[in-house]
Amino acid sequence: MNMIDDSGAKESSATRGAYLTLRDMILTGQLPAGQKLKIEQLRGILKTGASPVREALSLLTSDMLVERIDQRGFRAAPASKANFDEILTLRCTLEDLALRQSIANASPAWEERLVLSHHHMKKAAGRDSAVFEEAHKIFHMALLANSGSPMLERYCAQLYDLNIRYRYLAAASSSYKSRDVSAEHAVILEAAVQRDAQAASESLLNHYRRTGEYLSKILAV
Amino acid sequence: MNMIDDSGAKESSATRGAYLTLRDMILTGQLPAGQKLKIEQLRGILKTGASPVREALSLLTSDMLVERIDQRGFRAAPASKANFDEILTLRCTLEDLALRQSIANASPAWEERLVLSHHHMKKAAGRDSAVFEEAHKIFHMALLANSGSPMLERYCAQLYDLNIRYRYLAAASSSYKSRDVSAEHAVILEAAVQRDAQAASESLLNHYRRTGEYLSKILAV
DNA sequence: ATGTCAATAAATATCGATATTTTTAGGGAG
DNA sequence: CTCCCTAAAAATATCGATATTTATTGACAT
Repeated sequence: MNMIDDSGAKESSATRGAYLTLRDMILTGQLPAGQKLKIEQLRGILKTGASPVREALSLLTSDMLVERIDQRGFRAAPASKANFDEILTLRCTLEDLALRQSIANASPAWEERLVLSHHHMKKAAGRDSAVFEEAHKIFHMALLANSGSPMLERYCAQLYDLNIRYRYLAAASSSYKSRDVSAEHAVILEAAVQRDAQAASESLLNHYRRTGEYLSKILAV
Repeated sequence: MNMIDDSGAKESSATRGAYLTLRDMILTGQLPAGQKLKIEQLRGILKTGASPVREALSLLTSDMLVERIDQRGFRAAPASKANFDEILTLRCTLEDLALRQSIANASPAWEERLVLSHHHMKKAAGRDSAVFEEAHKIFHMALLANSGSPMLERYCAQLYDLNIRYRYLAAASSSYKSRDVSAEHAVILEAAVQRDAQAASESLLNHYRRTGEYLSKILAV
């Protein structure tokens, strides 16, 4: 096999590649909310056939990042303040549930993964924003990863991603990260490790709501 | 336009048709949980090309009715008692939330739709099981339809469908409907119309949990 | 027997071309 | 000037064929 090393990850399939790229482009706003997503246009960007593109778009429908209008193609899911508020509310409800269950089932392995993911996130703090985003998500998902409820975790991950998009939307119009987010993370971690479900949930939800307020102001019409 | 009336619904697209058919086949157990779903095989059943089939399967992934294993095809989502319990728990949490919000936003239009859907369900009681199922779902979704939270409603609808599959699974091994489900529905409706959120939610959740217990016994290993 | 490896068979994933549908644009008629 | 209908253009949806990948089988060595 004399193939050039394909930069780390093996490109499992064209569909998967298209899925990941499109997802990233929507989350970061490169493909703006509400925009029509034409197959030919995307074919050009992704350099692949129509089938993988269509399939990737169909998959993104699951994540509520793409809307499919029968016989009329696809479009990036629209964004609105109402939608943002809805995501925040749902996130608070579901993550509260998942976090409490995770703590109830607490195990050394979970605790260790949690500490490690927090450590990695801290190390990634100064770095490239994309690297930090990745680590940030892993930390937050690690908090919930012990709930014993895969579907619940899936919903939380979905909502987390949807929220990212609004963060990028807000970042475009203002300087994010004025707050000491890092301290808030430490408090959440500590409470989780202490297995104090009430404190952990409170600090997690405040973490989200504070960011929520901030974004709300910017998104306000 | 001299086209033969295509039996009520216009077949919007091959993909949509495949989606609906496959969904029904999975929910009713014609395609058993865990079964490998081969493209060629489904092409035969659905009488369409590979692209619509693949796209329909990708869409069903959103609904957690199909699993996609990259480079290795699709399979009907597996069923298990743990999965059933998870669905029940999530349903209780989310429908409780949605119902309370619906009642909080109560409007005459919503109330009327609710009463009507209940009426239709009662009329469909003796009929073909598929007809009743349809009406039953419409009634339950009507309860939640005023929550003002489309995503929440979507999750509830998804979970509702996932639950149907277990009902069919149980029905195969025993006679369902020994209970007076109809009375329970009437109680829920009455509480909702009275805008008594607490009573409505309690009776709804009991309705689910009672069915849940029943199914649990049957599914128990 | 058992495990490994190569050859074959089967199934998935992808491409390129075509049919269908929707959108756009233009040209009278009222 | 506006509305409606038709023709052309654009985009979507679908098909059939092919390339890739995974699963299966059987021979051979341990």
